[in-house]
Amino acid sequence: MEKIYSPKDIEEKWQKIWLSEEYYPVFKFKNDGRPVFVIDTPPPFTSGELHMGHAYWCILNDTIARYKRMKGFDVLLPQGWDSQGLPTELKVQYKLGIPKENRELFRSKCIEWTNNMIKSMKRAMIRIGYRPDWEQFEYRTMDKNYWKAVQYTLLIMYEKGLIYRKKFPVHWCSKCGTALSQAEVGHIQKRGKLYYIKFRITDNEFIEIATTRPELLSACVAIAINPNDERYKNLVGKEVEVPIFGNKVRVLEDNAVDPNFGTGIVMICTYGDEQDIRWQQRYNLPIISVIDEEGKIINSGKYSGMSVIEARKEIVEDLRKLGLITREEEILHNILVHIERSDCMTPIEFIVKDQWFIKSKDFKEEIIEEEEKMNWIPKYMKQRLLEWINNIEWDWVISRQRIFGTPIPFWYCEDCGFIIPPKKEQLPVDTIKDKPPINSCPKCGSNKISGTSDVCDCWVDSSITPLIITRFFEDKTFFNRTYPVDLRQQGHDIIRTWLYYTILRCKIITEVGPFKSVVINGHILGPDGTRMSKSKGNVIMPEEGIEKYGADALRQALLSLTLGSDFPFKWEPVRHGKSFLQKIWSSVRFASQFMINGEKKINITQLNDIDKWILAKLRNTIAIVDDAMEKYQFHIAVEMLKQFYWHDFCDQYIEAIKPRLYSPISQDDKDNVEAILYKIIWIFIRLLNPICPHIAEEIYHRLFKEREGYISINIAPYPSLDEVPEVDGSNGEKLVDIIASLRSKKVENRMALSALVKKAIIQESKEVIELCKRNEWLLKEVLHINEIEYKEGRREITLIN
RNA sequence: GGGCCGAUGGUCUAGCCUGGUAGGAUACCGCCCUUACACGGCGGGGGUCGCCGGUUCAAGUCCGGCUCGGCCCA
Repeated sequence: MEKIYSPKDIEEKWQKIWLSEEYYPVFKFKNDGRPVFVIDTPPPFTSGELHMGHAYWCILNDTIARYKRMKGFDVLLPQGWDSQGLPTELKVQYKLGIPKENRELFRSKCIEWTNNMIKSMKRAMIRIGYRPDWEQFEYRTMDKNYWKAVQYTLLIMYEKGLIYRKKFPVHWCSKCGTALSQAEVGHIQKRGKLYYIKFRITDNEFIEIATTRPELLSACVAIAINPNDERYKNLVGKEVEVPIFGNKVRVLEDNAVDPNFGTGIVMICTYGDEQDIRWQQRYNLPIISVIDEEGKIINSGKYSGMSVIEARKEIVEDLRKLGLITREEEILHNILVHIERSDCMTPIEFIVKDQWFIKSKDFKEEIIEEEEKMNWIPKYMKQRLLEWINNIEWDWVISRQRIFGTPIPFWYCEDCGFIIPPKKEQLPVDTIKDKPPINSCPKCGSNKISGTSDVCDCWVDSSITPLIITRFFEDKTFFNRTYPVDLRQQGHDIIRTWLYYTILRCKIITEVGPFKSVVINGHILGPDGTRMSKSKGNVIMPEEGIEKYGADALRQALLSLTLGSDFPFKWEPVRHGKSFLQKIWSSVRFASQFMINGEKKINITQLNDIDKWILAKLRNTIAIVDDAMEKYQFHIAVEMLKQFYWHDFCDQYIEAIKPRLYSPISQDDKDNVEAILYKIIWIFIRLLNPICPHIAEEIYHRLFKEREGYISINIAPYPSLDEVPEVDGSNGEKLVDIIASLRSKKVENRMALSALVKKAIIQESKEVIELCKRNEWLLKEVLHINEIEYKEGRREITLIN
């Protein structure tokens, strides 16, 4: 064996072999009757880059899968790609310069782009040792058969009366010309002006409202105050006149009004922000649209046609002339902008459009029931879903005004709004070019049937992954064997989206919740403790370190984190992980010269105190590591393995047996030591395999395969307690303690550990002295001592040169 | 504004559920290239466990309040 362990060469070799046809059965979901273990893995968005967060969950899933395989389960580890979304459209539109007008060309370019992104992400996934069942269970949400599945679930929901269409405000980016989901918008702090504007009650009575958006004056549909605000009690129910435009609006009271902001009186416009939407719905207020898709003012007299900014300037100027502005204040406020996966940063407007909905509000009780049934790891994460479900205010808007997405599979009657579904056999459909199954509306007889160019929100695609991987749509027998899936693994940031929507969809469609357990992992933050982002320049990509330290080192480091908590990423623990790999390698290199042809069976009657000690430790290690793995407490498993192997086995045991190997007392004793070495290393690399599969596989093939016979360590059984004799290690523990004290004493006396000691005086209890006498040969050999003298009393050690 | 998490030697963190002399990693310092490994070994210094109060014989751990940081949501 080479002196230096080179992770790069060895890891890349195994990654290639694991993907070969010969090794495929090791990782294949065979459906051969063994107990199954199914993991629903996150389909990452196909950005083309595999960041540390992706790497983290790949490692988690891969580790769980390798562990469960060794435990005898038929493991189904799928991997999908969330491939349809705005960022791709923007890339194709601007980087490739493909116009959106030609939908077919645009889509095909998006697909081409996405396939390239998948290629590079997949390469990076493989490079961290991730080995899902690509052959049978790789899926892409842009594939036609995936479309078919998504559309079929919508058809089922339509048949249950859960799909409807109505006008609704959407987050709109006027620069990108598209609707956005909530996930794509965010607040940023910006300087702005707060204007205090007078509204007339009677000829000489006015109230003052404060607003940052005077350009929405023409869309003002009500005025609101806080019910506990004594100043304005008398206003409730009165009508006031909107300046310039002259329409009369009511005064409402609502708890959401902040009495301390501005004057404590707020104007409700359709729509300035999300709160306006809430108020409009709650009080059934009229809707006045004043901004169009290009960000221009409409329905506002002479201001129509101006941009938002121009209109604001003009209206403020006109209000000033009328003497209706009493104050202007500089403030810092949060404004909603297009922020996610793009550098657009354009302020969001709310634009009213026909949208498609799923009636999701009706299912609160059922989702809560499912959430209670699931095993949450860690437990407290449950709270986040519960909180979200209880706060849901409106139904799920599933339509997006985009191109690269799964088409909404319904037609509608232009005259009465009746929804016309496709026939199941027609799927997948694109209603903008495919013909509806009927020519006239069954409700009103109109023949104006229209398709829709709208596509589905990407969460509509990704919230059926448990149904895709269990083949709900194709194979009922397979489905019944694999659903509900055993485990969903995901980050805590998408509990409210991916997890919630998936439980909702799967529960409605199959009437059974999709998950038995859910493992929630935290975020990997930048080294400065804040979220990694390109603009902050604190992004760390996994490849940088894998080249240097190895995937096994990265896996160790990430698995030593507490599941669920966020962590600043640092390379130090990874470097430390590499040192452990080198330690393992060197120790195996040492052991290999002895155990390669040596005895395999331990003779229990010939064990000395130190042997018993290490075997007892080994037994304990198996129990703790197995239990930790079972409970997804990987940090405990990593810690325990390191403690046992590095400090107990290498530092103490190997040092203690060297004399018995180099100058044996008897052949039997040497055989026995070799058998113990074999046992410990063989068990250890199997315990290690789920965490560091490359080095484990390499050592297995070099030293164990010939005798153990498995094609890969991944199909060897996970170590069990029966493999290690149950012996009392307590005497050995005391002996190890004495050896450590003798070593310390040598160091204290500034002696090299290899230096000869003429005489050692050990003062100890009678019992320990007996133990030392029994093992005197060992003490002398390990510490290079000529003569040992004993005294009864409190522990004290003296060395004489 | 709400929810959740965190606050322990210079830095990172375990311990908290089930109170009883605060453990590890890293960095630093010292000694040592011991017939596997300097990508190593042995040892050392360094902490009033965020703040205030309560329960208790005893609180890092339980209870209440506060401050600061992070993530998510509004």
